[in-house]
Amino acid sequence: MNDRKKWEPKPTINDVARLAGVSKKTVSRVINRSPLLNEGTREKVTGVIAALGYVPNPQARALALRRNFLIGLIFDNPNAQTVLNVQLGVLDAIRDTEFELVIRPVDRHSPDLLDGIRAFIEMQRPYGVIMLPPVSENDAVAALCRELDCNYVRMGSAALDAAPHLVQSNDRQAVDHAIGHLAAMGHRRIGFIAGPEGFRSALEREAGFNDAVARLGLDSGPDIRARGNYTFETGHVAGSRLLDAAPRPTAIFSSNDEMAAGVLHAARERGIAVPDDLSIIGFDDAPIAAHIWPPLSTVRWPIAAMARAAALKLVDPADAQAGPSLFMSDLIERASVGTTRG
Amino acid sequence: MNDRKKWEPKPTINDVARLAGVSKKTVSRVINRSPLLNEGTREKVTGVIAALGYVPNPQARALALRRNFLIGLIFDNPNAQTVLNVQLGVLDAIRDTEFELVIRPVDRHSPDLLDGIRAFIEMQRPYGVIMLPPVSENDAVAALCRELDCNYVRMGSAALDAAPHLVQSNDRQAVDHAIGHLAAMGHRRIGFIAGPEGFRSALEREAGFNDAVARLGLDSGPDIRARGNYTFETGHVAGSRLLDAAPRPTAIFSSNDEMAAGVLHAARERGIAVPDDLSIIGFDDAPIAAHIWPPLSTVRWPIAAMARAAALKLVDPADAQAGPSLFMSDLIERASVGTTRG
DNA sequence: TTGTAGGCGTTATCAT
DNA sequence: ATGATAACGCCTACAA
Repeated sequence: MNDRKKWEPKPTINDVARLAGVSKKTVSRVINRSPLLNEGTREKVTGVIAALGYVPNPQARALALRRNFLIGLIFDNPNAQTVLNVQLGVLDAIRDTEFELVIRPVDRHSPDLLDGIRAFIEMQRPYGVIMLPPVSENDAVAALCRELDCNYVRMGSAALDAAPHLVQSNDRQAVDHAIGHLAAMGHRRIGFIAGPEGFRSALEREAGFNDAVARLGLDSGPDIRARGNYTFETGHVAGSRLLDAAPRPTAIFSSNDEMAAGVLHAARERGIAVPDDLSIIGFDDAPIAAHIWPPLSTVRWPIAAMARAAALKLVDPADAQAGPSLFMSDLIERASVGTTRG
Repeated sequence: MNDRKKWEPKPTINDVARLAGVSKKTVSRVINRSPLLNEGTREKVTGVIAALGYVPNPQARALALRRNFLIGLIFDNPNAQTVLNVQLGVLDAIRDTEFELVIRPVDRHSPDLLDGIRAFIEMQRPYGVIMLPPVSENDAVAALCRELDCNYVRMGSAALDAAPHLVQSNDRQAVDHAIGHLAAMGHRRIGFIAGPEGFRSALEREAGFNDAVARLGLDSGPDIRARGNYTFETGHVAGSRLLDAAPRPTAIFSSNDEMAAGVLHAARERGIAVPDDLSIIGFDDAPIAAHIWPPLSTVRWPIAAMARAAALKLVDPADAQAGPSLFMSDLIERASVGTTRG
């Protein structure tokens, strides 16, 4: 495919123009798919490009266009698997294109969050940025992108933005459905571990729980509610509190899998058998869900597919206009859920 | 810090030159820290740069230098936490510089692995690339980097390359020490789960086990050896095999934490108590190690620090000459190891 | 120590 | 539909 030897310089647009007997600008038009081009000319140029193995130089394009072919991924999500899945999803969408993915972890609590993002965008002039929750829920960041004239897509679990800037999952409905599943197994007293305040996903998942409780007339009250921050440790603490209450819930829904693993940990410490004495459902379908014992029933969050869609929205203008992108989460049934007994 | 309004164009080197009353070239010399510069001139220019908030345009620099300010991270490691830790380590090293991190997952078994990397380097002309194991162990990729005149650093668990191109951990010695710890707790029959063939890290860790067995005269033979590919599932299978042997090992060392979690799973299925009836040690100190029950003793692999060092080697020429970078792994003691009984 | 002229490889403007 | 010329913002070679 590439039989040049070391350091023979790569062909430039000038070489193509000369060999094709046209001007640089015409070659440029071919590269950029200009509509006003004689078909014969186009084919001739295309042929020379192929023969030479010519590839336009992204740096030069970036300078002339004042816009880089970089997709920035802005995230502050603490979950490694989520972040990696998103990266792979984005890369899948831009495979074999001139685009590259650059990584920008941020701290959404830092006072210079906005300054950092501004510096990045002004300096690198990325083609666009994709934002992961929870930082994607920050409207100030989106406003900054608009101010800087930088294209962006936000991933989230609610209607955060207009359709061209949004890829959304339906967490609320998915949790409602999961709780319904527990109720169908006979559970009436179902504990709920919310995610951290300030996470929209946490809010949506809690809303789904509330919907189900109201709809099905399940037990309610402060004893069945706790909150964590999506980490194993906080899940452990929250689970301990719920399990030490009397009467104890027969099932617990955790707003993510890491915390659910913490609940399992708490149950084991107390000699509570899962699923015999306690059913648990998590959220995300992270790898840990399948790896703990017993394997955890969970709501699959199609984050990689969402990321792929977000990248396509950024890169393909037609795709951006194609309307809202809503991704459905579904329940994965494993071994951590059983019927109530007693 | 930045009080310009929307779309006032950013200052260029020309603006700086004009206001400072010098030529572009002089400004350029200031930017690039040229030694032959009158101190007064330098200060004057620096002052104007600060006053204007001037930042050199990376795209223009890339075009002129024929080299981008991108660090490529080439990896095919399946472990999300490892990959993310490496990313954060690299980003920590290049924070507040003009460098950016771009992500290149690859498939080391793909026939066009080299073509893909060649295309990336020729097209993007990154400042340098960092390679994670196991793809870092592929000498053909390193040779390609040299051929393309692209700086690179390999991360690995053995002396894969010359010092300027290598950041190394001492897996062999660390495993030897961990096995020694088990022996000190009275274990004589210690099972070993190797990593996948073709991983240098797997080879090194196995060598460390062999060293310890020979040194301490521990039990040996095929019944105490199994192999997995660093995933939970293969750890489960390998652990099952070891635990079904007679006599059964009183301790198992797994070449990574994921597989160790699989061993724990296998033990639980058989009613074997950990650590009472079986001690387990893993490798990596991945988050899962602290999250499973009982918390897993493991060898910490300082991968983020290694990544940081790799990035510094790439970015700072002085650092690259500073000699070999060897990182020590140490044993983290948690609750999965106990003394033998019976 | 500093400046001038020209080039890096592409796209934009405005002709023709 | 195509081309000449001038950007884009910086750096290198050479000159002063």
